[in-house]
Amino acid sequence: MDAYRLPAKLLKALAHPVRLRILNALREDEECVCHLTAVVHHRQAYVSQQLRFLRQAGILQDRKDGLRVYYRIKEPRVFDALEIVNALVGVKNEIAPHQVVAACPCPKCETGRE
Amino acid sequence: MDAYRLPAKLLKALAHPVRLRILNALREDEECVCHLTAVVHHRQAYVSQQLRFLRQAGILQDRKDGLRVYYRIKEPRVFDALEIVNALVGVKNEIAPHQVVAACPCPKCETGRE
DNA sequence: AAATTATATTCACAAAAAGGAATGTATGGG
DNA sequence: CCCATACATTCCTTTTTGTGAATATAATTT
Repeated sequence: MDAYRLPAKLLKALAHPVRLRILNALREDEECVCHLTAVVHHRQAYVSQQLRFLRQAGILQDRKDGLRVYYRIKEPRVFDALEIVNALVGVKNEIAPHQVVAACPCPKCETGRE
Repeated sequence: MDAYRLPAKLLKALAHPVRLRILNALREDEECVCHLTAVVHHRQAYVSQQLRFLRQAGILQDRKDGLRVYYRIKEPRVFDALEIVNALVGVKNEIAPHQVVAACPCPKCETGRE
């Protein structure tokens, strides 16, 4: 009977400023935790918590490569939903093309600095 | 800087099973609180609370007519977002065409019973 | 004006989420 | 094997949300 429980759960996973920020950083490509930590300006442990939340909600997927863990969008359709929501509240999320972050030692940021 | 606060707030308003249920009951037309109360199987006071939540989030709009208050969707685009979310979690919300409810004394249900 | 009906609000408490701090784990390098 | 690095988890506290119960308000009828 309760066909509203699952969508509500997914929506709750999205209903958080930091998690939205993380998702936006993952729009175009996967990123390592290290990079996301630098981008959202929060402690690594905190970012890990939010990543787990998004992963458990089925929105993200992770991939291990050596020391680093790369997160990527598992369900790109969330962005379609988010765009509607953004339009509704009159917000425009610009898609930044992999912001190179000084505080991030990951390969992607390294090559960006060279 | 925080372009994520507003969308997060709207998403939070949607991230609740009962509120989703209410919204679905309002897909095609406005309904009185009395009717919504009967449809979602909750006490009237509780439904009023959720209605206020949705109204304050800018999703619903109300109209007073005598003793009754009719609620209607103010932002139909939420359904576009919700449909994507539903598809994502594999749920299909059937649109019931104004379910006539025995417990509801509103004009719309009255004429339905005649 | 009193009673009735439809809806809203307020209070109180339980439950859950948010967020901080400390610590654990795993991989890779010396 | 020890250490450093990248990430995850656990514990704890604060804040927010959920929900029930009681009560208030406002229009309508008698």
